[in-house]
Amino acid sequence: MATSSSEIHVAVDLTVLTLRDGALNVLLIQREDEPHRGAWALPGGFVQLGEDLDGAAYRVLSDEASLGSGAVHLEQVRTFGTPGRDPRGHVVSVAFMALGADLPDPRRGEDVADARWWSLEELAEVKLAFDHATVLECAVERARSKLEYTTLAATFLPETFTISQLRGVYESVWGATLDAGNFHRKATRTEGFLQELDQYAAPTGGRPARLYRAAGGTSLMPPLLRAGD
Amino acid sequence: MATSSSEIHVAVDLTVLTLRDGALNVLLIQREDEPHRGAWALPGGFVQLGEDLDGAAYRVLSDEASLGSGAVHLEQVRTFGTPGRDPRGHVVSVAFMALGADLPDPRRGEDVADARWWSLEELAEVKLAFDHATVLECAVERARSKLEYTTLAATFLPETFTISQLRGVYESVWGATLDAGNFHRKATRTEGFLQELDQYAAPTGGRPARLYRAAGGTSLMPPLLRAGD
DNA sequence: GCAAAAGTGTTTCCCATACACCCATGG
DNA sequence: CCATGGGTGTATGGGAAACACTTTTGC
Repeated sequence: MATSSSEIHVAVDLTVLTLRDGALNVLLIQREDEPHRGAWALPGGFVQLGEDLDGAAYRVLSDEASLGSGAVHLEQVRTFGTPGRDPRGHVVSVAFMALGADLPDPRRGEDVADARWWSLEELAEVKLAFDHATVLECAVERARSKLEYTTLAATFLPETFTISQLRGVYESVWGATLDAGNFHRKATRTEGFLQELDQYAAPTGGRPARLYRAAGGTSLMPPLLRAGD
Repeated sequence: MATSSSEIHVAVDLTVLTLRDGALNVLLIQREDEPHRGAWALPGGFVQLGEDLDGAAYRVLSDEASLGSGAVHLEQVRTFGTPGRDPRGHVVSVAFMALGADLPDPRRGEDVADARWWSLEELAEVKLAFDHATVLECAVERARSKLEYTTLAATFLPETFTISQLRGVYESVWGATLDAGNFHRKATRTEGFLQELDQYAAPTGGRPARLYRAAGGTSLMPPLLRAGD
């Protein structure tokens, strides 16, 4: 691995987000090696020669977090390259966010002392390695704002889901409460967002909810704006 | 400069945009060296060891385009790193967009055969070097969409400007026509967008227009949405 | 029947649009 | 006086917010 050298190194860092118990959770790994040994950090690693950036991100996801590329939405967020952000030398890191539906507890991967999910509140008390606090904040904000004008919310849910579950995603990610009736109308009327199925979810104490699947669309027009922002 | 090597190299590429004669223009340089010698390309260059990404972008702006950092808004767009995008080896390039007010004709910079502004229409007929067509498209789309929800439009204008000029920016960048009256209301009522001055522009055949200056705000709430999109 | 969740109807209000109209200048 | 662009007023319509109400299940 790179020690302080005369070359710039390229890395990827991943902010893996999922919903657990109605709260946004992020996957952190505990570093086994220096620098920042023992500290919690975003999963990441160096890009190999000839490797695609997305490819490197998927590899890290698999190696360090034991997550397959199956149901994960991967997207570039920003690139961080301030000299000094990594004590080993000049490391330029491409930050990704990865969103997935109810992702499993990670198994410990390579060069990783421990790995687990953290809710964003718990995270307030932890000091992350490198500049990962900034990277994470940037990714979370990107995820929050992308829910407004894209159909990304569905990536936090299983293949088929109810409108309530979808509303739950927005409420969890934005930390707000939305009117169930209005949300239902808006979600179902928005072209290209949802595909109605002829199936119903098992009732949870009330009338069974119709199931939907994500339709092909990616952009939400008109957007679902967060209130008082 | 880097020949095919066993290391990944990091570069920046700049999409410099300005308005000229009511049309969005982009700055291209004609390459003096291989690869793609003679082809038109976005200004760009390798990041030096210990150099900040923004710093590298400003350096390229100054070296290749003879543009100072004065009235230019610089912002990261995306990072391109597919192996093979540069025949010299594995080059990861951080794409920036730079927006400026009525930027001057560039003087030829280092390692540059020629440099000039191109309107986006002219550009349709040119084949750009590397993957710069993709990079440029990505930056232009980012600029277009950022006008909707940020106060970025003012960076295309001088220090003080009239509402009509501001409307002109939107019309040029979006290629649409906006209602003058409604635009005036919306722009002046939006909190944090404009600061009203007690000065008036020289009349251009009608009532003199009041001058405004960009206020501190960065985000536009509510956004100025492009129509039928 | 009652509670709970799903889904629809209804009212109200805001805001974007369209466009008429007045204002201030040069010729 | 007219032409031109700046700026305001006003009627209209569509959609968001608030909330009442109906539907469909389990207990």
